[in-house]
Amino acid sequence: MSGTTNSEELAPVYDPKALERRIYARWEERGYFHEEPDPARPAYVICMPPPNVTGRAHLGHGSTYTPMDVMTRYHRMLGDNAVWLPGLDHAAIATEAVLLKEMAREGLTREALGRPAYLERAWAWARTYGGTIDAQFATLGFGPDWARKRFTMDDGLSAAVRKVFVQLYREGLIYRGKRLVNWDPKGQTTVSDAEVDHVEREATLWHVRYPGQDGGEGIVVATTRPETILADVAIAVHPQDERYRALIGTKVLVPPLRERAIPVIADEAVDRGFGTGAVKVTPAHDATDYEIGLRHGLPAPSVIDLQARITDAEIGAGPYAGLDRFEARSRIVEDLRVAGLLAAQEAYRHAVSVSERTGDVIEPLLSEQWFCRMTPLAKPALDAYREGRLRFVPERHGRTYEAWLENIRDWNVSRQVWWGHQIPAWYTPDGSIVVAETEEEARAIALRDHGGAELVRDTDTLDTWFSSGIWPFSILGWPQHSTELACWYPSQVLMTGGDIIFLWVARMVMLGIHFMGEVPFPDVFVAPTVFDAQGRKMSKSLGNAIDPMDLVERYGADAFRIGILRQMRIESQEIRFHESRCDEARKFANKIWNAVRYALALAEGLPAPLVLPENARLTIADRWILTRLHDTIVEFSRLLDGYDFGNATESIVRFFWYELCDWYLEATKEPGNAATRASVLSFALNNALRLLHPIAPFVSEELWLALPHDGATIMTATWPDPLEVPVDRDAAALFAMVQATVERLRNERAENGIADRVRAAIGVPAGKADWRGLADLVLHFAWGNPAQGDRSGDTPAEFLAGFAVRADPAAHAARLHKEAARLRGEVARAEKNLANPQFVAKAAEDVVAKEREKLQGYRTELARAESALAAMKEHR
RNA sequence: GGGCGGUUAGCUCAGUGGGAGAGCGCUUCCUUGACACGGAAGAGGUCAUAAGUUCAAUCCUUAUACCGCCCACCA
Repeated sequence: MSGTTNSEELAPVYDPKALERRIYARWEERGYFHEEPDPARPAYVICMPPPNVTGRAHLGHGSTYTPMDVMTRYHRMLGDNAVWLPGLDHAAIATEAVLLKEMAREGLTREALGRPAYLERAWAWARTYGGTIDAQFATLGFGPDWARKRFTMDDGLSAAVRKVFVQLYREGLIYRGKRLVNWDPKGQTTVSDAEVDHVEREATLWHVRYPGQDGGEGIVVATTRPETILADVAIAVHPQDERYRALIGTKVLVPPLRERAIPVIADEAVDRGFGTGAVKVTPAHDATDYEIGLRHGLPAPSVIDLQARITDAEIGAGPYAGLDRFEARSRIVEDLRVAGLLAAQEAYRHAVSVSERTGDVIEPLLSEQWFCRMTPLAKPALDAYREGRLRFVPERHGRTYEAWLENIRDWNVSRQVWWGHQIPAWYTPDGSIVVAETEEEARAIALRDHGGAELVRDTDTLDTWFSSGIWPFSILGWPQHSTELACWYPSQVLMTGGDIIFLWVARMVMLGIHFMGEVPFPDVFVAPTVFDAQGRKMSKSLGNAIDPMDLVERYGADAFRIGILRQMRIESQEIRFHESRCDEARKFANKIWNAVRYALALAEGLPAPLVLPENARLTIADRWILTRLHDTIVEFSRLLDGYDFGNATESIVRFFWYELCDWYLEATKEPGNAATRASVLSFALNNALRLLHPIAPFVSEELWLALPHDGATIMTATWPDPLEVPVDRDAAALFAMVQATVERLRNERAENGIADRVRAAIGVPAGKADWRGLADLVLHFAWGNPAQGDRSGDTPAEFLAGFAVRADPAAHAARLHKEAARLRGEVARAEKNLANPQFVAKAAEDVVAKEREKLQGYRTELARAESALAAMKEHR
């Protein structure tokens, strides 16, 4: 634990590649990521959103997973029982798509292979590719407790899924029924409402005439889906629509076949203003129509099958049977035209339902499926939000969460894919349903209730989001009463992208409250979506996708992390990702690398870690940087607590680079500051590196170990405590004055083109010996022939104001004129304000006082500038 | 159709009811005991537009325009 200084010298140039791999291996080897539940300490738990088994690291992980790593590392250093729980999702539809494609190349189908062989193959595939993303995460420096990694299809998690299903079924919250569902023909499965995208597309609105059965004109309806005409069971008009009142109750013939007659009915759901004001009713293929059908007791024949082809299995489809839905559409339109039944057609832009996963156009179909009743589950989830037990950052996501839950509909949970949790439901020969956690239990129930143990299992699997919905407790061993479950449920925050608030977050809240009695996390942090620099979505097809692994290769993981964190704005819904930010971050790492090299090379050597000289010996510069360190610790911690990663990163970079390096480190080169510099510099660097560690874990570790330090790794070093950093506001203000003076002198020097480096001695007024340090500091920073000035004054400010650069008089005068003009403007503004009785009467007292002070200051400065100008004239 | 966010320097974005900021880019200068992957100085903005509230508006309110996100069963 002694202050061992690394004897090896750091290389002059920071090379992340060499050190990141080595450091990560050591962390893992020594088990630093691992944590055991400890009720004695505050828990800090983050459940990692399990990436898909098919997944690869992408920039989205940068904005959602980096913050999780940051927060876990931060809280570990705070001394919390901090753990980041990793996992992997079986991603049913995505994985099955990959597998089927792979099998197709071998001429294989799922059915030909059979379920057991297929699942074996799927497992083998999952085992082979499931670890890829973990290695990528490690490359990014992510440190979850790998030993606790869970897969949604693990035995334990699968048992939990079955238990949840069975319990919900027995509580009447899961049921089986024939409903209109979203059928994805390409994926050959149903998908939930939340997995359907609405995409605006150009389409055609056809006006189709349905001739009257009595030989009359009949009625014209507008439709975008002529192929479903075949399954029409009625024409609906608004009950108050005068145009059609006479037709209500009559019958019209379904074109183009004209083999069936259907009634004209009245329903309030019809919008008189749209199209012709008459709508065809096709209950089996449209949600609105389904509702109308229910209200009027209409039949609901299907005319489209699971392959999205026209079928005559339930109703006559004439020559169209067997055609693909889109082919049937054009054929029917053509036949209508020929028959003179196409009254009109117009271009029409509308939203088409598309499967989020496969992109295929969703076919609403009537189908026997499993559903989860949502209203009873949504109520407590809404209450949790409204009562503040669940909070969103940024808050606006809470309002969309609320709106979604208020209008939630039952969740179709069964899928027709094979890769997933097979629904624990069995059917007796007479069709009775038996739901049980195991087959044995199911047989026992069947024997008891149905007089026989002959059972056939439901072939469907559960929606992937069903198993991830119970993730926060299933991974902790539920339903077993584990120590992990006791200590680590609920977790502290869920961090994710906005795209899965409904799919995942809301369901975790509902199921977490239902099964565990409390919300799974009090905070939900929603990261912005990452776009390219032009604001376009990153996609392979656009060719604008950036592989984070490439960025790590070029800039290092730390630079990637800093680069993306720095672009995160808490209220922003997007990040326009600029790779240049990673390059800057690499330069930043190089900068602090060299700052540490400088410290290590100090002739006097560095003392034991975190030991400061006695207070009286501290210089102005020391006091300033320590005060700034104190403030940075407070600010940085506060920003992290508020998930404001952009500003947090900004603040630590600013401190490190623009204050510690540009000013303090330079100040230590001034001889008057040499006595205390080693310990103060070591102290400041040590603290700043610890602040930096959560966001740039590798370089902070390497440099911290190179400096005097306590402990084996920065990962478990304590978080900087502002109370241990001495603060001296007066000294800090004095140093700020020195900075302002230096900046003024540098400006004068640059504008006068003075490049020579004459270091002048400067006198200090009698009795002001303690100003010697200020003068020396100014000279050190701004040496460039400072000679003029009165070198007097009663205050440091006046003394410093006397510094000037010996310059070309004309240039100096021009500068003074410019300065005087600016000051006159400020004086006028302040005077006008103060002369306004309304201002003095109504503005806050401190504002008025401050305004007077400012005015005073401006007047003093102006007077000085004017007298300087006058002096110049006299001089001539 | 409903809801929400954004509009500040060439670019990406902070910020505040009272003296417009950062980084990058640009111009100029500088190898000074860590760093040229560096240091210094500078130019550049009527804070989208209009009205209102206020002693005072880039900031609060309303409207408009443009950009974007989410939700939605008008066929």
